[in-house]
Amino acid sequence: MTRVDTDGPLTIGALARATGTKVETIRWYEQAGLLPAPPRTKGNYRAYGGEHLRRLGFIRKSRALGFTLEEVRELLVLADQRDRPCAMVDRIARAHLADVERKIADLRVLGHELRRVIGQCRLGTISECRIIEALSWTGPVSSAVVGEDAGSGEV
Amino acid sequence: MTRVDTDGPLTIGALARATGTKVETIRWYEQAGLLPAPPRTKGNYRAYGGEHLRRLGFIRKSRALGFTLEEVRELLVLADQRDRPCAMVDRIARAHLADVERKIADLRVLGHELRRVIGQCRLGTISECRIIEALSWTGPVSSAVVGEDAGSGEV
DNA sequence: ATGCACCCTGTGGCAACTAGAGGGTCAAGG
DNA sequence: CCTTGACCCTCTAGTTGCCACAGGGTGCAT
Repeated sequence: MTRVDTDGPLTIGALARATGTKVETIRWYEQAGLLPAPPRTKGNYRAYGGEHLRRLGFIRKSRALGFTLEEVRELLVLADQRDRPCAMVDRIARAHLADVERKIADLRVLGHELRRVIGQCRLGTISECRIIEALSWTGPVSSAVVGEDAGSGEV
Repeated sequence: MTRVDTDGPLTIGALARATGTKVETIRWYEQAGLLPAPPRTKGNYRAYGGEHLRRLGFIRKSRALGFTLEEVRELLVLADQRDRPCAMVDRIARAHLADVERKIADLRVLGHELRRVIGQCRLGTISECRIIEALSWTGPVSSAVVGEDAGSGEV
């Protein structure tokens, strides 16, 4: 499908430029087991091929879509099993979408709360400041605001 | 205005329960300079008073509204200068709101992209999977998707 | 031969905590 | 008096996803 191998081996810097990744990040992906360790030149430089370019591209695009590295790892494993059903891929993507939507909802609540608080500021002195007042102590923080770890009151 | 000091000193655990914070988190706030180090009992236990309770409450509420610790630090300093204008407080809150709104926008773009990608999945085998395909290499990752570090192409 | 850009490994740092090891303290019960 | 168990102490390391050195080695051009 894709012919990139014609370029010959890439140094880590060239790969970095080609994918818009920092060199350290590439090395870190290798260390984290996401990008396979490439062969080395006689001078011990990493020599990447088209396969690495594609794989790193996959990783970067997935990350840009907000998948965690753990999810990317799963997706990479799946992407290699080309003759198996892709229901699992669909599941991961949908779970991630749900996550994104939950975050949006949380941030919206936050935004409303902030706007409410800001709207009350009369720009007087701090002792009359409604923002400071709104932030002040009113009992255990209601988890309704954060949305994380909601529901359980156990300590 | 508020009378909480009547309860006498609190142990760190009691303070934790009262504010819905983990004990380790409280110690960490102290270490980070957000919560002043309280006096100790003869057995070297931290003994908190109403002032600490209020201050920790302020911190938790600010955090719940998504302020970073750095912002909380600024807000705390400001909250203590009760006779100065609160324009600065307003500025911090507005900046934070702008941040929240930017994050929402980014996540929305992400969500659209994900829905698009997911919508193409025919649940066949992975070799035909449109999700995997969509994630595959198409050149340097467009920063339009992420919204962070947009604009500059310098390396 | 010498400069410079690039590469190597290894370590430490960022936010904002969380979890654990390995101990000390305190109040109650037997 | 002694033990039990819940609590507290400090210190360290881990989490996620990288970024930024330090202190070297390599490759190529001049």
